[in-house]
Amino acid sequence: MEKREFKNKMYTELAKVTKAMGNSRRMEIIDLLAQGPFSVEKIAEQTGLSIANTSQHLQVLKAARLVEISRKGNFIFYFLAGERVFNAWRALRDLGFAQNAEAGKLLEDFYKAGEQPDPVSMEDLQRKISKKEVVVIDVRPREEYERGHIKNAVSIPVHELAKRLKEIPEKAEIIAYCRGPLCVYADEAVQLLRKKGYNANRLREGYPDWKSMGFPAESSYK
Amino acid sequence: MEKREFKNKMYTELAKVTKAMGNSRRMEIIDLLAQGPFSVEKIAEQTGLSIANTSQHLQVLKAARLVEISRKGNFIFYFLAGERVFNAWRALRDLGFAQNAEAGKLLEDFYKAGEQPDPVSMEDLQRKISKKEVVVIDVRPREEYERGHIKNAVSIPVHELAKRLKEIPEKAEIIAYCRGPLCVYADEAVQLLRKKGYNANRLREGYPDWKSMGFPAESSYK
DNA sequence: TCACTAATCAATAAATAAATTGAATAGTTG
DNA sequence: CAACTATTCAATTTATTTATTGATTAGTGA
Repeated sequence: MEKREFKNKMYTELAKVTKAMGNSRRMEIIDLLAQGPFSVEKIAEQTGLSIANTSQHLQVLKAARLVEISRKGNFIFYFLAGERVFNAWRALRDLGFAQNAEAGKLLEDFYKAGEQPDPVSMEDLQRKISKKEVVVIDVRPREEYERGHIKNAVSIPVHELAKRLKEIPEKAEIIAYCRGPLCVYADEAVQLLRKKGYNANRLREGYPDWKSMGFPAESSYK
Repeated sequence: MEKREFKNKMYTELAKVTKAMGNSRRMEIIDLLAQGPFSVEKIAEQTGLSIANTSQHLQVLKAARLVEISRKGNFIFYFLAGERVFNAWRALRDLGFAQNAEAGKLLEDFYKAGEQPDPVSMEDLQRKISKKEVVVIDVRPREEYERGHIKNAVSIPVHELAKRLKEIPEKAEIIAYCRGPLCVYADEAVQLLRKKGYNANRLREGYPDWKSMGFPAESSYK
């Protein structure tokens, strides 16, 4: 094969994978699937898309081998095809935050709207944990917590938080986390906790980032 | 701003950056610009595109803030807007090699066509260098070598190689490298060297990967 | 086996992207 | 300032992508 032909073919193949990621709906799906497997129905519900549209986007991701499926009863569960998929998503996400002024501003504005100080970084949280200075709460749905969570974190899904405030020590510093930097559960939790007088803050990133960086994690399953 | 609205806007902004990368021509341009600044003319020449087409692709990359420009005399030089751009390109490239069977096969076939054993990894090369077991040659155009190269590598642009064989010690192991895993200069060099009886092989990755991984590099400029 | 359910497919309309051509522009140099 | 040069722009054609609608399929469980 000639040099130019090789290059054309190769870059075309690489672009196929990138194109499959290069759509706002599919980026949101990938971000969601970083938590673990979800059925088409759940994905549609979480993203606000129609079932048919969700299915078509999933076909695109599957054709690009970015996701795989497994059937359980009547449902088909989709999940990311490997760690590289999350790594690429994260590289693109961080590139977006850094290069795209609009994206960076959206994020800052959103954090500011909750009148929060800057979210804590993963390194900060790790330091706080090793000094036993904090209580870490996982505000994602219980199922996602059970699949994997930050070591010693407590599961309090965000919609249960108001009823379970008594479980939270009043003097401790509270760090809430959820799915990722774009997940708003942690913001909602922090807002409520601060209104009740707690010293609360969010982790900037989410569980998949924590795990991917090699920080201590654990799962409820064997 | 409402939760859904925030997410829609945010993923749309992130997708813009990804879409800008998600095109075979623009991926090739980014791969090229990882070597340093190039004029529009040079980029067109290297990629085989028309000037106008090249310019339009560069406008897309510039609008997405993936590249920046600087003027020198009559020429406008384009360069990558930061290390994150290369990181994202690398993540996508490696994702492609791993997930896209066609891309993986193209690459393997291309290496095999030169009847080479497996290319050496960056870690392998680093070990060989520290044991002083190898002669490392940089077969890119001289200008790219001067901007930055693997420490102690010798510059022998691939088209000069045939005339400069006498400079290469016959008993040493030779490792040639160029721009990246898709750059074929190193393959051409290895093919020629092996035909002449040398023990030669290529580095799988290229100089930008080497530098990005923090391995020892140096530049001819101050 | 038959009804049921989750998911996919097919067809369409609307929107967006790519390459080509030729004209226009902004700087530079004599 | 005028000629020149590298690059960009504008207009066009062709191709690709997206969301919607409604029909269809594959598998489950009574």
